[in-house]
Amino acid sequence: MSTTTATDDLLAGLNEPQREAVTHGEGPLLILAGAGSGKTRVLTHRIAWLVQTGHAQPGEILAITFTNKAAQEMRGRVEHLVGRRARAMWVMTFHAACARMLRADAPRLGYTRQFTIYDQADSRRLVKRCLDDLGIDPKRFTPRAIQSQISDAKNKLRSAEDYRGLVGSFFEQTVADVFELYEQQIHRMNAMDFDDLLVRAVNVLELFPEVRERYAAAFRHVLVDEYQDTNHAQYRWLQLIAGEHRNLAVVGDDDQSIYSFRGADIRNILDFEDDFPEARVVKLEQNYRSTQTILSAANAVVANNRGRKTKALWTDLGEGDPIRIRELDDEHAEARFVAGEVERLVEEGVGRAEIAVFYRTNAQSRVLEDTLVRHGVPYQVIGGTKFYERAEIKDAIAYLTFLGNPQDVVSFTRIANSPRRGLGQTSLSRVIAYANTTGESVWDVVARAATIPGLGAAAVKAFARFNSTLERLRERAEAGAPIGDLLQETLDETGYFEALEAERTIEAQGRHENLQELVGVAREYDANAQEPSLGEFLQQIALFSDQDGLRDDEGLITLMTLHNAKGLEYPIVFMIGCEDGVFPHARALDEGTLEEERRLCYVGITRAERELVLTYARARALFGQRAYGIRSRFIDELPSDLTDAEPVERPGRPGSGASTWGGAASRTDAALASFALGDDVVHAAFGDGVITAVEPGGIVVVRFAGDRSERKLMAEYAPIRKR
DNA sequence: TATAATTCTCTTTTT
DNA sequence: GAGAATTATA
Repeated sequence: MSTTTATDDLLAGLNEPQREAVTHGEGPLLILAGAGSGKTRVLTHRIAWLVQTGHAQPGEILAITFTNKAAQEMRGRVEHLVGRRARAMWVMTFHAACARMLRADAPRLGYTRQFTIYDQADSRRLVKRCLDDLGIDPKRFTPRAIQSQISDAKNKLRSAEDYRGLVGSFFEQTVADVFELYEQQIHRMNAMDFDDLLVRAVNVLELFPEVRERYAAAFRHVLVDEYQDTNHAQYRWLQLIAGEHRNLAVVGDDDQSIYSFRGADIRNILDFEDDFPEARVVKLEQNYRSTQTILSAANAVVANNRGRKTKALWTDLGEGDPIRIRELDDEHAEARFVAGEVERLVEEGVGRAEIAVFYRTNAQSRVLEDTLVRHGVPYQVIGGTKFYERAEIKDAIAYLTFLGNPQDVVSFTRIANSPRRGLGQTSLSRVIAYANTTGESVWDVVARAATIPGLGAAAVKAFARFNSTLERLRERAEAGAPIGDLLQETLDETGYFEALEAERTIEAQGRHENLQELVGVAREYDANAQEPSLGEFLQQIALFSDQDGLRDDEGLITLMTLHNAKGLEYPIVFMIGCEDGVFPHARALDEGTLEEERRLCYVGITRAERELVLTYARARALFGQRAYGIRSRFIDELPSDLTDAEPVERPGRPGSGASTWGGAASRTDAALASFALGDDVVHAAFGDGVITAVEPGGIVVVRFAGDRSERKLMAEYAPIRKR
């Protein structure tokens, strides 16, 4: 058997706990895997082991990851171990797996198989429309806030009805109204948002026992990566599939839980042993990635969090270099420092692909990019304005989507006047309102625009042309034209390309290139897909994420947010913007979610293999104008013997200058004692203010001069200091 | 009624 | 310093 690996070989080179996890037979398994402890290796080898030893047929394996990239990598590695049998396995993300289930079973819930997947922006537009329809002032209640409430509810598997039952405030009352209308509309449009993919999949499994039994029987072994990031809906979905046979193996690290804002519930991993009392628990603590210095630093920082499953990473790779900490004047100096260091390293023979720069927010990349361009340092950015979020790409996709789903109002409003055809807000509203009252699809209504009351002659004519173009395209789509061709024709015949060419600007040219790129993506799909279909193509695109675009390019350094860095590793890592208010983020400080920020810091530190450099700026352009910050508390949590920083007293923070393990322990008292009524203070994000009250529990009330707002802050955590 | 210009606002992280 | 929303203009 040349294409497969013998069982003995599967276990060679594994340490004891790794081996234990790989060879665990039937029943639940919890693998607590510290950063860099070889969890992917364990997962892939376990899959191979299950197959080689006859515990499972390849088709009985369901392996879940969070990103497509992780899924691809896992599939590749499994294929390497077991050969082409890997193709029968479901190795994909939660969302992709749910979407695939729903393509088959969504008709049971009143959707067609062609349902559209709305991304966050699409969904927000719909929320906005619902707000308008209900006559709610979008300034009083922002679509964004309402959307996040709805998403939150969905992640907890709460329906609009459930939500209404729990309403407490006027705001929640409003959300309940919008939620109800939103659900009604999105279903009518035959569309699902990201959260719906999970919710509806759970609905199908709960409502139709025969479907549940089918999937439970089909997937006799379920494996889940990054289990600490699962939300309640995902949890429930797993229970429905694996609750009976209990062959559920999860891998996770509670210290790397950084997605609670997206509904991830850290309790899912902390309570796994309560859900499955018979679970075998394996801890992987040996790290194969980083130097001991880097690991000790990571351990020390995260030790400040409470309620963890204790674990301590260790390595036999040796001490390594101290962590470097640099203070710079402002963000420009910071960027120049990074660029200079990269140049120096490259001169020393380090490959650019070995270097990564992490930051807290995407906005921080711009200054850095400017500087790198000026220094001639080639780079790639992961995240930021994503390819699939560019307006022209979304337009093109909306055209294709509308061809397949004539009820999709969001896509329709996107494309109706793009390129310009003289169809403005008023005409569109009229058509949509008409479709709403008659209950027909927008497509059908547009097809007989002449009969719609109140529509001007020019608009009727424009709609007629629009409609005949789309009809032609739909015929070709239904005849099974290759998607690449279909897209190219769409962009030609709708006049999209023409309009771009007429602009004669650099930007338009760039947009044209982006669209050609998309056509290329479609052609590639046509060539590679087993059974190409428009629906599957659109689904793939909808669930595509940033990390998927990551390249192992020899000549580029990589820039990304700390969140995007999870799961990756680089020999040399820079973490920039380590200032209170930036990282940890001001909002996290306000909302008391400091522990998650700290885990984010832990994730960042543990990405580094050899060298770690942390930088912070004394001042930076934040919020329009220049703001003065203070060094991140996370830097102060690093034991000083692991860094090259001279022990500097932190201004206004007695006793925390050179903190060590548990250095924050006495901070509450010290911080509180240092603030009194009437003190003038400076906040890293809000600027100057005065203390108007000191409340029990370490809370101070500060009135800020800048926006005259009054805010309650945790004295212990807020980035404030006395003037 | 559609588009251009201007004012205003808000800034986390993302499948 | 960018994006959206509102207002002014054609």
